[in-house]
Amino acid sequence: MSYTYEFPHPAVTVDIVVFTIENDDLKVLFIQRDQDPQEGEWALPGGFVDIDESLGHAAKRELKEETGASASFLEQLYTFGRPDRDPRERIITVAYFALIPSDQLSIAAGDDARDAKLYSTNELPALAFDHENILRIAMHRVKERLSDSVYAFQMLPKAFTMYELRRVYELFLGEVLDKRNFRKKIIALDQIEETGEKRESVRHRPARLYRVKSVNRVASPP
Amino acid sequence: MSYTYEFPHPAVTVDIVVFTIENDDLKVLFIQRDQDPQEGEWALPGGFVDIDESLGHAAKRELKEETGASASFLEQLYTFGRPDRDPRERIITVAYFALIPSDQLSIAAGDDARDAKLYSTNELPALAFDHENILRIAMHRVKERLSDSVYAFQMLPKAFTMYELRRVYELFLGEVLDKRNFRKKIIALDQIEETGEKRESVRHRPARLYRVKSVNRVASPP
DNA sequence: GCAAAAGTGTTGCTCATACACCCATGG
DNA sequence: CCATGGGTGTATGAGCAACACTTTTGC
Repeated sequence: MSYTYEFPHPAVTVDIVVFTIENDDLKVLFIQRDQDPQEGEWALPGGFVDIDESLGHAAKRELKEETGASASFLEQLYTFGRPDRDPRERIITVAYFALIPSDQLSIAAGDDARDAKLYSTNELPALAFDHENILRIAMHRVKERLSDSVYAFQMLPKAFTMYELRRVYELFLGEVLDKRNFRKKIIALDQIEETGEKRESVRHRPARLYRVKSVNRVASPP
Repeated sequence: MSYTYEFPHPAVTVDIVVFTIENDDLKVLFIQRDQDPQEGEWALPGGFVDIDESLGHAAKRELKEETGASASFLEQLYTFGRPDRDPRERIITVAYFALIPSDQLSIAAGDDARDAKLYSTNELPALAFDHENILRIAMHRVKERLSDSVYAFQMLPKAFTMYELRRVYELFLGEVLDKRNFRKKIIALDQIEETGEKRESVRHRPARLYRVKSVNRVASPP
């Protein structure tokens, strides 16, 4: 089967930057390519958009197929289209990013991927194509988002402590935040509430657990 | 001549939202379509991306070809890709927006366009495809940009008064701003300077003219 | 008892807002 | 002389940053 057009058409792909926090470290999900070009190199999960699916759908599907991960919320990041960004043919890629709690990330390399794993943002492998650039821009975008809303809870389990929430901010922003001021700011945003439970069995005073208020579960720019 | 691929490829277009201020009114540039589908309808200028040009280049080229307008600065807005957004075939469009001073806008319908003209955002024609949605999102983005930098001078001539600058904000934000506070805020941003000249021959006290400091001429997110 | 994180308030500063009057010019 | 926008300063309140000590648990 083949498809013919009167004018040349670029291929369109999606790439997804999945951020998660594991072992108190900010990590990103990559796959090891199983095919040329750049076979064996690490790259962002992604792939071709099917002709009758939406861009967001393609992003979720490719992420699932290649890594086993499910993203409930994706934000479109930017569209990269330099003519020379892929050696095969003209490929325009629509990049997305997601924040996923590590306890909801079940990773299993699939389709087109020899392997799939998380890398710390402090110890990145060499990346295929322009994916290092895409990642840089994604981190920048997340920083922006954090500064004007409670956005970080997407990376946390349903119940989380103030400390855990604060760590998300600290890892993205790359600076330490004052415990008291942080708590005040978050409470003022009025988007989370106490569960009444505490995080027990730790070798220090147990911390209160919080959850997202149900009103604030959805978010979808623009 | 025809082009054949193993898998179906979507077409990729760019669409450009050009904002300008004319007669103290916020306007957007539209073309009247000269071809099916939606012949005769008004639409955002735009068209197919050539196979070997960048997305930004395509946006500038299409804008020039269809309307005669030149944009020195474009920002990528968002990529729209619903499978049913165009009846012809699957078309994914990368939307851009530009702010252009009306004295630098020379409009002349070209290529694929029966007519090209500015419409006030208060009196929009019916628009083809999903262009009304694109426009709405573009206005939202410009509002965001205005609130954290001097961005508005892109819509003004090289020399402009505080009043003119303030009107740009007022027209986008849809509210009146305090003259004194506005001046203070803009001066604090330290991005413009007095030219030493005044806007003469007006039937009131002449206003000082300002220009953008040369350091601040460029801007290019992300 | 000690290590380790949880939890809590106050103060000063900066920034945004609200607000009213005289000035320079053209007609 | 009048209509029109140009230009100026101050006072108040909100929000943010800086800062240290006591509490609760596991080991």
